[in-house]
Amino acid sequence: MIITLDFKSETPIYMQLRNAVVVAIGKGDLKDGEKLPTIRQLAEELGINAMTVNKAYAILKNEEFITIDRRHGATVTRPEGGRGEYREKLEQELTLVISEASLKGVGRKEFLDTCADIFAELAAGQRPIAE
Amino acid sequence: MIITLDFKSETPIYMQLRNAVVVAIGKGDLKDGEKLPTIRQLAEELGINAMTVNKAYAILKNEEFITIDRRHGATVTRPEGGRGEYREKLEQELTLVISEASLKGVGRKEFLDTCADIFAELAAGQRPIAE
DNA sequence: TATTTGTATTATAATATATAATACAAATAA
DNA sequence: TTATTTGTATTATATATTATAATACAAATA
Repeated sequence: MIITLDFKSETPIYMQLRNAVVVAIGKGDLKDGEKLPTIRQLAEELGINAMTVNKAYAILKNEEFITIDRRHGATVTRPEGGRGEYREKLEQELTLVISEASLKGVGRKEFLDTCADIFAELAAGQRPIAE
Repeated sequence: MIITLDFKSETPIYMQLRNAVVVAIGKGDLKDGEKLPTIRQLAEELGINAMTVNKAYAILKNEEFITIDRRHGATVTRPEGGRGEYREKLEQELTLVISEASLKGVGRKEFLDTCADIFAELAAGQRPIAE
């Protein structure tokens, strides 16, 4: 798993790691059922403390993006519940992002096209690549 | 200006305030050229420290969402530059949001429709209301 | 039995956040 | 002029967050 951390960022490391895993699943770099590295392995690989990785894993587990079994480590899963709460959070988040975008000169069409492009990019990663 | 803060939130107060102003401009509750309350006024109104308001204003000023003139206070403005850097930031942000949405079961069509709805809602606030 | 796992605890340090009390020059109003 | 208000800056203090470090433990595995 290729994860790059920005130690100068104001985003905490554990949150960067959590975000990177979510995007990796979204992009298909991590498939459903696939195992993630153990906490200690990933900590060593990234050069950070194990408890920082643990915090990221705990969040992902709570969000149902992964399940954690002792000895088997963490496994990618499809979240089941909590769609209603998520929709509310999503709309608030999008209202902020779209307000910013509008003011920065990114109009409706450009924004929607960008979203569509990203969806296409993510969908491409979910399919096996034709060879 | 009606701003509600959540003191239990993990989002810092100064960032909540910054976000609220951006959304208020996006929604048209704050028009271009309109004056914001003075730092001390807003601090008292919200029951928070003046330096916390100052920090939010400083960020908004740096992002060109407002200009600050001594004595005239803060004024809403249209940001001019920095579109290229912003686009890059936007795409990273959207990749994360869309990854999350996909995994949470919010598909392409639902997502794009939601965005379109929010754009429509914001655009409505930019027009004078027919009476 | 020995090792590895996730998890938990405790301690420490650095940074971020928020408040408080001032102070200052510039602009405004009296 | 004088007095007030403005944004801005500084200093101090307290709390919370973040990250690391060193352990420890039960459960699972080899």
